[in-house]
Amino acid sequence: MDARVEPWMDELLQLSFESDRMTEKQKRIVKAAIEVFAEKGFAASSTSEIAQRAKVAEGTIFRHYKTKKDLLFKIATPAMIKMLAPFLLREFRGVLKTDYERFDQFLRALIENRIEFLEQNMSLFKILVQELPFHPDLREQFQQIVLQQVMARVDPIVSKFKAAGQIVDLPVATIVRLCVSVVMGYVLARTFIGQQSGSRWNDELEREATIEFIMKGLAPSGRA
Amino acid sequence: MDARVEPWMDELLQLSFESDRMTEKQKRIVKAAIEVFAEKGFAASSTSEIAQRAKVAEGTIFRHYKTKKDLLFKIATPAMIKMLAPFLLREFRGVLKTDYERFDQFLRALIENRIEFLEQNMSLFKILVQELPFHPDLREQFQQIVLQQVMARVDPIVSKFKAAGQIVDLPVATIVRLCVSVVMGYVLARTFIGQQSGSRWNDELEREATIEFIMKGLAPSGRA
Amino acid sequence: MDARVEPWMDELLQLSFESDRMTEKQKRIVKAAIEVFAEKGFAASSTSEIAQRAKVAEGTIFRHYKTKKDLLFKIATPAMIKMLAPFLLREFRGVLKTDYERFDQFLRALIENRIEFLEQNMSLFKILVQELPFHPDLREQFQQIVLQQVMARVDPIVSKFKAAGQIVDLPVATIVRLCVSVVMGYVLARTFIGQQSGSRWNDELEREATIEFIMKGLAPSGRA
Amino acid sequence: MDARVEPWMDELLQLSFESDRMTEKQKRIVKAAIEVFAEKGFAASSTSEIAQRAKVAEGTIFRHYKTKKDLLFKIATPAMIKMLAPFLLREFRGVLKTDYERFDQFLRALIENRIEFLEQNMSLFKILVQELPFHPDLREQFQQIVLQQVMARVDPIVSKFKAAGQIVDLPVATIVRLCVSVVMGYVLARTFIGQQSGSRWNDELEREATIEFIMKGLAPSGRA
DNA sequence: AATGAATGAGACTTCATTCAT
DNA sequence: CATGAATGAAGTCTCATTCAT
Repeated sequence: MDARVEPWMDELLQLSFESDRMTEKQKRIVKAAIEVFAEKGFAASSTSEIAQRAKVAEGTIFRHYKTKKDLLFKIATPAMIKMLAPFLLREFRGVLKTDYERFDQFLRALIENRIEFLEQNMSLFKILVQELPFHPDLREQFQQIVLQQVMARVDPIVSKFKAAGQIVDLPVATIVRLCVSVVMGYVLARTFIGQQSGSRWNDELEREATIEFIMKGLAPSGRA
Repeated sequence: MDARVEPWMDELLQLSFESDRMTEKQKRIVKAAIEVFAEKGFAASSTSEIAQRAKVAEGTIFRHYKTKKDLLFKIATPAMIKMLAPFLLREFRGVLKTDYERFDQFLRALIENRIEFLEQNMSLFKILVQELPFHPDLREQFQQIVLQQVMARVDPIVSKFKAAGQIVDLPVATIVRLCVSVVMGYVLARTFIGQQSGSRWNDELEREATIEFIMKGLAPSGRA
Repeated sequence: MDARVEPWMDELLQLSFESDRMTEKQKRIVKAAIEVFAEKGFAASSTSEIAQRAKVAEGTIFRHYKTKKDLLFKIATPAMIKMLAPFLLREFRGVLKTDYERFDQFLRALIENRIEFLEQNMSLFKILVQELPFHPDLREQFQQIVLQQVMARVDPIVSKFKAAGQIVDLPVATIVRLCVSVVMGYVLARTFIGQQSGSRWNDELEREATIEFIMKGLAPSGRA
Repeated sequence: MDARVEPWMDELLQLSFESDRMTEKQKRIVKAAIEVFAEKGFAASSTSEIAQRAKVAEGTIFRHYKTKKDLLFKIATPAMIKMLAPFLLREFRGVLKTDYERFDQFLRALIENRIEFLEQNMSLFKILVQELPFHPDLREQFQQIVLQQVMARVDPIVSKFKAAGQIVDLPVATIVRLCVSVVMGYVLARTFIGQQSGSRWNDELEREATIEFIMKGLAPSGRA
C-alpha cells in the first residue's frame, strides 16, 4: 500500500511544481502558450502570437525554450504529472486510501477529484490529447508515467474490490479502460454541450447517471 | 419509422459517394491527403507532400480544391456522412430495423457494424476527431448532421426500449453519450494498445466485456 | 598518356557545364550568389541580398537550392572542376601534351592558361579559398578532385622532365607545391596590389620574373 | 640602419604586449575569441559561444569590447604587430642585423624565426588571412603596418645583397613577394598536409628544399 | 486539365547588444 | 566590474497559392 515513490519520480514531481522558480516572464510565456496551443493546436500556433499574448519579445521565448517543440514539452510533461499527482504524491494520496468500504465510494471520490482538476486545467488536457498522437516521445512519456505508474497504484485497490466480490471479474486494465472512457465522455460532453448557449445540461443528473452507469456496469455478473 | 431523407441530405449523400465522378488524379489526391492529414495533422501537413504522395503536380491539387482547407472539408464532410450512412440511407437501414426484440441485440448489431466501419476508416475518423475542435464550421456541420440526424433516428428506437422497461430511464441523449463513450474507448484502446508489439489484447473478450458493461450499465435501476 | 576519365568524373564534368540546363533565373541566382559570397564571405552573406541582386523572390532560391549551404556547394564543386578542366578533359588536354621539349615551355603554357582562367574567375577562386577551411566536406572534395586527379596527371609529365635532368630531383609533390605557391602569390599580388589606384604594377615584368624564378629555383642542383 | 621607431608605433607595440594589464577574464575572452574565430570564421562565430568558452557572461565581453568587430580588431592589430616584431623592435632586431655575409644566411634566419612564430600562432595568422579581405580598415592597417614598415626595414637589407651581386636584380617588392609566397606555401602545406593522419611529410627535407628553391630562384641571372 | 516555377508572407530561430541588478 | 535576462532586427527556410505554358 505504501508504494514508494521512486527517486526519478520525485524529480519529475518537482518539475511540475517548479513554477515557483520561473520568472514573471516565463510564467506569462507558459500561460500564453497554453492558451494558444489549446485554441489553435500546436502546429497552427505561432511563436509570434504567443510572444504577443505574453507581452514579451519573440526572442525571449527562445531564451527559455530552445524550440517551439521544447516549449510544448515543458508544458506537457508537468501537465501529465499534475494529472497523476493524486496517484503519486504522498500528501495527495488521501483520495486513494484503500479503506473505502465500497467501490462506489472510492470511484466517486476519485472521479470528483479528477473532474475538478480537469475542469480547471481544460486547456492543458486538451493540448495533451491533441498532441499525443503526433509526438512519439510525448506518447512514450505518457505511457511510462501514466499507464505504468497509475496502473501500479490502482491495480491493488481494484483487485481488492474484485476479490471482495464487489465488482465484476475482468482484467483490471479492462475495468480501468471502461471507467476512463465513461468519465472522459462525461467531461467532453459537459465541455462541448454544456458550453453551448441554449443547451440544458443538468450536471448533477449527468454526473450521478454516469457514476451509477459505471457501478452497474461493473457489478458482478453472476449477481442473480 | 420511414423518416424521409430531406432533400439537402440527398445532396450530401451523393457528395459522399461521388468518388465515381472523380478523375483518377483526384482520387489519388484525396487518398494521399487522408494519409498525410492522419499522420501529421492538418496544420502540419503540406500540400507539397500530398502532391508528392499523390504523384501529381502541386498545382493540380489547387485546380480541384480551392484551398488546403477546402481539401480538408471535401474529405471531412463525406466522412461524416459515411459514418452515419446506416442511420440515413434506406438500403443501409437494415441494421436499424426496430424489430429487434431485445436492446442488446440492437446494440450489438449497431456496434459491430460501426466498429467494422471505424476500423476500415481509421484515418478518416482520426482526422475528424483531430480537426473538429479547430474548425467551427466543421463542428457545426457535425452537430447538424451527426447529432441531429442521428439523434432523430435513434431516439424513437431507444425510447421504445425504454418504454419496454429494458433499459434505464435516462434521457436518450445521456444514454447515447454513455454508449458512444464506451465504444470509442474500446476502439481507441484497441487501436493504441492493440498495435503495440508485446501487448496481449484479447479482442473477443474485450468486445464482449464492453457490450456487457453497457448492457448492465443501462439495465433498469429498480430492477430488483 | 591517354589517361581515361573515370565515369564519375564524366558526371562531375557535366555538372560543371550544366549551366545550359539552368533556367534564366537560376543563372541569375548563381551569378548573384557568386558576387555576394565573394564580396562578403559565405557566412556574412544573406540569402535576401542574393535574391535582391538576382531580382528573384527569396523563395525562388530555395526552390532550386535546398539550403544556403547547398547553394555554396553547387557553386563550389563546378568551380573546382572548371579549374581542373585542362587536366581532366580530353579536348582541353592540349596544354598538357607532353611533347614540350623544355620544362619552361610546359610551365609557361600551363601558367598562362590557368592565370587567364583565374583572372576571369577571381570570385569563384576567392570563394573556394575562403570557404575551404570551414567546410570539411568541401575540403574532402577538393582533396579527392584536385589533389588526386591533378597529381595523377601532372606526375608523369613532371617525372619526365626530372628524368631528362631538366629539373631538380625533388618529390613531384614538392615541386608542384613550390610552383603553385609562387603562381598563387603572383595572382594574389596582381589582384590586391594591381587594383590599388596609385600602384604601378608592371604585369609583364612580374609574370616574367615569376616564371624565371620558378625555372631557376627548379633547375637541377648539381648543375655546375 | 638604426631606423627609429616612430612614436605611434611605440603605442602599437605596447598595445600588442599589454596583456599584462588585462584582467584574468579579458585574457580568457581573447583566448576564446581567437579559438572560435579561427575555427568558424569571424562572421560565423557567436559572441555567446565565445562567452561560454571564456566562462564569462555575455555582457562581460561587451564591457571590454564595444562590439564584436571591436573584439576582432583588438585581436588582429596586436597580431599583426607581433608578426612584425622582429622588424620593429630593437630587442628583436637581432635577426635582422645586416652583417650576415650571405643572403641565404639572412633568409634562413628570418624564415626560421618567422616559421616558428607562425606555428605557435597559427590561429591568429588564420584569422588575419581570413578576415583581411572583408575589412577594409583592417586591410589598411595591414598595409600601413606590414607593407610599409616591413618594406622600409627590409629594403636596405635586400638592396645590399642585390648591390653585392648575391641576388637577382629585381624590384625589392618583387623579391619579397616571391619569398613570402614560397614560405606561405610551405607553412600552409605543412599545416594541411602535415596534419593528415597517413601523410608522410618530411619536414626537414621540405624546409631545406624550400630555402634552396628560393635561393636558386633569386640567384643572379647572368651568373654563367 | 495539368504542370511546376515562381512568389512573398510568415514561420522559427539566432544573435549582437543593452541595461537593471 | 560582472551578470544574464531581455530585446528586436535580421536570418534561413517553408508553404499555400498563382499563373504562364
